[in-house]
Amino acid sequence: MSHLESSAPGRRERKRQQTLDHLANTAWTLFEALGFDAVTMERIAEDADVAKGTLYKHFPVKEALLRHRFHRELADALPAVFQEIAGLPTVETQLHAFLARNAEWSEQHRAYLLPYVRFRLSEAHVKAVEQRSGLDQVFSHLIRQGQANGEFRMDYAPELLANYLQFLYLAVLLRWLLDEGDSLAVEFERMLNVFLQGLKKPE
Amino acid sequence: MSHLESSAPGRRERKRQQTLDHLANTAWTLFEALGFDAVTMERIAEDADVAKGTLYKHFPVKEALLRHRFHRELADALPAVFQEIAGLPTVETQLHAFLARNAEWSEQHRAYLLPYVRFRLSEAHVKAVEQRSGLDQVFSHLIRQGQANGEFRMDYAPELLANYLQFLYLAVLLRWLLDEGDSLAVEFERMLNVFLQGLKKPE
DNA sequence: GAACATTATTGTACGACGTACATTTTGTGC
DNA sequence: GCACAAAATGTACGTCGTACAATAATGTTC
Repeated sequence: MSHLESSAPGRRERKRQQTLDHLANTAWTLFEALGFDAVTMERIAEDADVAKGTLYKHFPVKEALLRHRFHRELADALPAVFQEIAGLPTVETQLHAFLARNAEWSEQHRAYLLPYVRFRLSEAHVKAVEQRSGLDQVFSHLIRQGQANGEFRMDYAPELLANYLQFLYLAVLLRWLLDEGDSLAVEFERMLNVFLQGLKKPE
Repeated sequence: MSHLESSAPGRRERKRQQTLDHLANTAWTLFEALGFDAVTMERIAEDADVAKGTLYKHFPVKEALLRHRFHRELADALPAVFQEIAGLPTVETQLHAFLARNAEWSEQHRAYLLPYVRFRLSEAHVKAVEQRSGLDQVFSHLIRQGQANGEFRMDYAPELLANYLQFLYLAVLLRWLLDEGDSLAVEFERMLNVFLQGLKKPE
């Protein structure tokens, strides 16, 4: 029994991942065809040809199927984005660039974001690292870098500041989803501006 | 038919308010006795001696019963709080004092805040003024005052800034509800500090 | 590789929760 | 008072998620 799960996934774990992907893909197809709300868990199970209980075991709620897909998308896209912003001179500009990319992505997934965001807020009680949103980790990383740089104030933990930024991000996103005023990218700029005025060291 | 509903409430509206209070009070008693989660809508209706459909008509979800009570509490407490903080010299200190008061209140209602906050986030799509949280309006008011004062930057609308502050408030509150680290008041101080460094004009 | 232990999947049946609707009661305007 | 509108009642129903016992698949030990 190896304690390094990554080195010995075993067939069971492989099949699990396979089933997860299969379920999420089946669900996604249905979402795109019928709209998120119109799709029922029973229908997903039926189309995926598994028992209802099996689907519920892997994905206790419909939104978890979205998470599975989005996390995979994020994991696939992140390296390229990081490479893209790595060349920028300051963490401030990196944050702006990152949010600009995020705005594009959000516009493409607009239809799913409202239920998804609510779901993520509802499961905030899960503190497990792998459950933390990708955003949280990206923000933590960049802010820590900015602190090491001397760009940002050092008197707060980067995790705390990242948490603040994440909720400011949510504020903007929800406003955009509901009111649909200016472009999301512009709203992110505004928010970052306000946040950074406090985050940046006074010179 | 008067178009001023406040001038001609009518018996119907009076009874409605009466029923609302009765339902919310009955529910509150049950919540305190059995815990929020353990109380069912059916039980509330039964104890209040109304049909299930009637309860659902006034309060589509259980959390709405909390909102009714909390809004009333807020409305009752606000005047005193405003009077208390009015004497403070700057809006910055007023914000600190207000959040300190809010921290006390939150600690007393801790058990209900998690479901309540989630509920409020879920109904964010309701843009009606009377639905906007009391906090939102308090923050707007204070920030507008701070802008008029010359304390705060003027390049953003107070409503937008209040929205940011509200989500930072939520960030702190949720962290406290889930992780239970330092005292809520301290966490509010920290958050306000970060927010104000950006909100305050550089001198 | 054979027997045992563990975990996952199936299918069904059940219970809780919210909704719909026809009926009755209550309030409003003439 | 009467006629109309609106709200409350109670029941019946449909949906959704869960529980459970039986079965299948995987992992482990010798």
